[in-house]
Amino acid sequence: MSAASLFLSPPFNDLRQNPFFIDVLIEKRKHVTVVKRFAKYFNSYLETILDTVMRKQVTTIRDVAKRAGVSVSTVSHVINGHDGHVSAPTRELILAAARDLNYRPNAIARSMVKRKTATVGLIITELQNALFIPVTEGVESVLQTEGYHILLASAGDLAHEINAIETMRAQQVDGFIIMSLSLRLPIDHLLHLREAGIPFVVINRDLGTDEINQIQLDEIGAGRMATEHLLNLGHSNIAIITGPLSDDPLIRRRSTVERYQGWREALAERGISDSDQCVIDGGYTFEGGLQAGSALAAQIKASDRKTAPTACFVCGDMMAMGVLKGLHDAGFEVPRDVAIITIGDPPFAPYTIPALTTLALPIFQAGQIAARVLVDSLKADKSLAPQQITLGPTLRIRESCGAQVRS
Amino acid sequence: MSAASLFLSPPFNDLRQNPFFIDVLIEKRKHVTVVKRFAKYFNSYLETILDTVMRKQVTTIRDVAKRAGVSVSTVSHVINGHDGHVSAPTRELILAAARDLNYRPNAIARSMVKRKTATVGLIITELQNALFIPVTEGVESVLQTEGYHILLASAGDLAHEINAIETMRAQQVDGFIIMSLSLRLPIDHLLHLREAGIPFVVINRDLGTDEINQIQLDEIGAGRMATEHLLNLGHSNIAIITGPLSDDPLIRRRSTVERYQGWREALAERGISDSDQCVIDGGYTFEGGLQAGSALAAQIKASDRKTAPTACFVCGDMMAMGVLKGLHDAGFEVPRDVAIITIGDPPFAPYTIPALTTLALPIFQAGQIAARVLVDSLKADKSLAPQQITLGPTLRIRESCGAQVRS
DNA sequence: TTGAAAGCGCTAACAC
DNA sequence: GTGTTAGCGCTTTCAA
Repeated sequence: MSAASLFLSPPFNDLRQNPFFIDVLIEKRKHVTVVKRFAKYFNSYLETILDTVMRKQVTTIRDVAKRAGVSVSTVSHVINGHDGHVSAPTRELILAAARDLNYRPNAIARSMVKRKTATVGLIITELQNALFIPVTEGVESVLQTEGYHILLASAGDLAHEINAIETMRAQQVDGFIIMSLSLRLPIDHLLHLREAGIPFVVINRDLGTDEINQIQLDEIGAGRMATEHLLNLGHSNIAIITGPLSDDPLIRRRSTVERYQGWREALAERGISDSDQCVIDGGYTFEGGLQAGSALAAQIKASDRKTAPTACFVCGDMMAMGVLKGLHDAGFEVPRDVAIITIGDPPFAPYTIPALTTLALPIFQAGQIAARVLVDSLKADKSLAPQQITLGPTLRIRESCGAQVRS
Repeated sequence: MSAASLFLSPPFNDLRQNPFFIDVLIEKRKHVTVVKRFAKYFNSYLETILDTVMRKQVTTIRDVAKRAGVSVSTVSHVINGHDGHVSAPTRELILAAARDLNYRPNAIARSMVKRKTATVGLIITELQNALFIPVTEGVESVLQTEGYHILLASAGDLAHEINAIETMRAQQVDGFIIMSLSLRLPIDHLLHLREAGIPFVVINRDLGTDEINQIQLDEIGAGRMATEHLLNLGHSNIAIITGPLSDDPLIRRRSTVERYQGWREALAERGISDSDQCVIDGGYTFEGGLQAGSALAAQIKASDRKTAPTACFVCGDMMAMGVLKGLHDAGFEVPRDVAIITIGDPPFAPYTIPALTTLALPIFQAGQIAARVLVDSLKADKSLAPQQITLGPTLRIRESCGAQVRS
């Protein structure tokens, strides 16, 4: 019998490549031949030989069973804490064996059987997005305590998102948390997920349906509150610096549109026409904010006393920081010359000059809640009714709005 | 026993109409025990059985094989692109069948056989750490193109880190990228990993060994360069605002110690005694920086003209922003009264007032390189020699250091 | 209380 | 070129 005639099943594929293999085989050939003929009597011997050859480094449940002198099913029971199935002494025996062998149950083998992986896919549009960190922290904090793992992917556009979802489905994730483009985009792929019975929750996207778990931030409300704060301070000419206002749904963000809308609503409520106000596109970036700040300064200079903006609602915190600098560089002083308020409450907000008054959005909580909702439907065996949760902002008054304006 | 002889309770009446039902039953019947079990425990197991029948919505390789009229191995070959094994018509047939059935190969079943999961564990100390986003982006960008998935965990301390590694090993990750505490801490668990032959790379931690893949940032060099920039501008009284200087290795960060050291070295090289300089602990936070800024202002006021610091090296960018504000609030003007330089180059650096001059650390690249190194050892079948890579800083001159000082 | 064995979905060696 | 089948490590059912 030659090595070539030996049937080698997949795990032993590369045995042939191992020079050691031939040696051992020749040496052990007698046994192998015997095994061929009387396989049923010599199974365990064969296994030992192959074990030796392969220097099997990972210990399996079988190794533990063997060492403890029990069956694998018994080991499985104690590993999984199925108490009452196993006597105390046996359990101890098994635990000791497992410890001795440094046994580490193979989670993916378990997943295979249970058809559950205890991992959830977390899909993010842009890693740089300010929302990302707090949301991820929130998600992580609850998933970790619930024993779920996080498979992370960033997906910059719809195609990537679809692809990430596909890949993760292949990886058999139990569910998804999708925090992505705040845009109105096709959601067929999400609907497919739903059809397939895979739970998921979407954070901060305009879906146009209530058939899907969604955690929303109250952007309109935030826009209103920001504007109202300014109005209450006595301002009546309130400029706005928005994000990209393009009609292209791929560029325009939901938060831009809705914060803008909140501003108009608040103005309208006080009978102020928004068309008289100064509207500047700040592109949602630091740099765009800087430009917008200069533009605002120019605008103020060009206006007469009556119509010049005395306050400005900046739709995003990064922009706001740029605005502060643009205004400063143009020789304006905030809040003396213009009051500034913005939405979002990044860690740096208290440390700008002047410190930014903001509407903080509870994004850490959004992450936690998303994870909570997901875990709930993961643990329920029925599919739950879709949750629609909207989180409101909190006003954090600092320096950039100054005090009451004397009218 | 035929399907037709089964008693089906009302809700399941119409199951008979479902041809799929019959198929499954016949298939299961293959095993005598199943049939017996079925007969004996019919009522109690009905639900389970029906579950199996009805929930069979996921198509497996077997379904595809059946539909294409070929064997599973043939399907496997075409799925895995083992061309040359299969004739073109057969391939088309199979591809069509897969498409029709919306077949999605089960990656974890594949992992099971191949003993490779194509996922790597990414372990982060603190999600809020400024390094986290760029590093993760870097890591993500290369892992994604290499076809690896990311399992994410944050681990705030050593115990959590060990735990995360254990859990991920159970999940059979192929390797690790560990970006954590910049501290000198026990590394037994990392050594164990190494023994187990699991590739991993550590970013920005002081390991005290070169047996491990490490991506380092040249913190000492950054500290020197920052200080030298100030010296070159004509300053000779250069204060430093450090991170926590505690002796406790759990609190003291590597970057603090080394940036501090760089400052001393640069000073020493010009024959300037560092003990004459002003050293303030800024705690590595925005808030600490704010306090430190006030303290620095007080210090300057209290000093005479000769010894008063005219410049300050702030060890971290978040602190630097706080310092700017602290100084501003105390009526100081940067850079006229004090020049400020810092390390790290966060997105907000150009937008502080004044814009921060910084030494940018290539952390995005660090992430990419880490992933690159990991992927290399993942793809090599031999264990590679450990890589020790150190990345240097780049000076980004903005406003906070002003111009040459007239001596 | 314990053990035997089927099988989760897939790969790949070998047979034909 | 295509089919058969063992086995990856585990859980779970049923029998003993």
